[in-house]
Amino acid sequence: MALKGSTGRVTRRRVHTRANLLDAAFSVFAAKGFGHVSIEEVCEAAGYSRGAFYSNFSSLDELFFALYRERADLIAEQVSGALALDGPDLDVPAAVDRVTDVLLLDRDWLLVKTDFLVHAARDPEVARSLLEHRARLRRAIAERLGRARGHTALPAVLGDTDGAAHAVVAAYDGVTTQLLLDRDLDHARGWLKQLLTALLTDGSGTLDHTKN
Amino acid sequence: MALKGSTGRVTRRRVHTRANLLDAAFSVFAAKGFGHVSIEEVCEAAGYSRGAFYSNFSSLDELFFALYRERADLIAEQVSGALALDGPDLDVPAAVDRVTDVLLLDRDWLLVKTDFLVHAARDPEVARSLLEHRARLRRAIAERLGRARGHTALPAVLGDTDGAAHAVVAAYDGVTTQLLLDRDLDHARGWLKQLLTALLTDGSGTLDHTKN
DNA sequence: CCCTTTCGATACATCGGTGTATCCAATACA
DNA sequence: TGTATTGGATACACCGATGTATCGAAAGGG
Repeated sequence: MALKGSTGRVTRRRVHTRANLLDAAFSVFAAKGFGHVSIEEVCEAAGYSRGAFYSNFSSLDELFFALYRERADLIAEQVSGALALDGPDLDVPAAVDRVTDVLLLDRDWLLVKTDFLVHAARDPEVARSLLEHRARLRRAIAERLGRARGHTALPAVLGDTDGAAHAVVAAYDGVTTQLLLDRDLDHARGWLKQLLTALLTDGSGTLDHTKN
Repeated sequence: MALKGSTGRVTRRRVHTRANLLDAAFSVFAAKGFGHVSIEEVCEAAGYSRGAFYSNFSSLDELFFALYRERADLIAEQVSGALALDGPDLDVPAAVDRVTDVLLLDRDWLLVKTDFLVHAARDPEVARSLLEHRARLRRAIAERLGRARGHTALPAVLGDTDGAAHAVVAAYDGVTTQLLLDRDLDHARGWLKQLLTALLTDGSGTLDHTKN
């Protein structure tokens, strides 16, 4: 029973161990999956005792949530960065390349992310939070896609930029699923690229799917 | 320690309780998620004691696998059926309607399915099995789509029918993810329909995405 | 209808994880 | 540098779940 009372006099070792716990937890969660992980395992992996844990978190769920939030924000930042790289106008194919590279980088992250999805699917509160996060990302994409209209016209089938953003996210989720199973990162990346370019530019480039 | 020795003299009560255990397990898994479920919970839900469990399965994993396989085969059958409904030729829009109805019916199934995905993602053996299952489904779709060529020409961007089948599965996976979070079945179904028709017919129909 | 085999319930020993309470050490601030 | 305060380790009591061994009951075969 602690968790840094409202009046925090000190902190420095604390943030350090908290970070260590989060890092260790990430590895452990990725390896075993949330739900097959005990507090003790996390502590052991981090080199702390359970006392340290309870001093920083009140439950595994809390830690899991914090962990997800941290990493998700980081990724979102990277994506936004990749989207903003060219000037005021957007070069769609180039942006697709950059975003794709960022998105599919880390298998461990995909595992944790999916664990979190499945967790959120059963907890409306968490689901809300995750939905908002996804909505923010979609808005960023849509806003960015808006600046490309005129140059590279979006195919009409997708509706407005918001519809396109929706489709982009769906494509990403779909590719993620396959990647989790076949572990073929290069293939997934290539495929996502083609899928996105196919969705966002008007019909050029053929899909390669030679796998499984 | 039993599990029906190689020489099975009898069975009838057995199949019954086994089925009951599987059914109960389905509910429990859907509600809590594999990994947060104990053997006892399953037994209690089914109205049996742990003795019955160990007489039919040797571990929770085994039961989970059996459960998944059972339901997945059932769904695959339904999909195949929906695809085969019209004559030798395929009416794409109609087929999309039917398949969409079948696929997104049961939220509980989506939950269990995703749990299984996440489980498979960490176990190469299970992953192989799941990949094969997906490949079979894709082949059925591709084969069926082949019979539509000429009538409704597939957009070139998707490549051959196999590429199209890949895209169909990805779209389904993507929509599933969103549905798990927002629980809006009607919306998901409509969206999947539009997404699929957009993918499989040459540009008509606009995407509606007014949600979250 | 009896008798053999199988199924499933009960009882038991055990283990691993949880949460709390207590204590020592490290650290900020004067 | 001294000291008040916080952070984390250790020890403890407590389940809850696991797996096994044993036993009674049900069901199929003759």
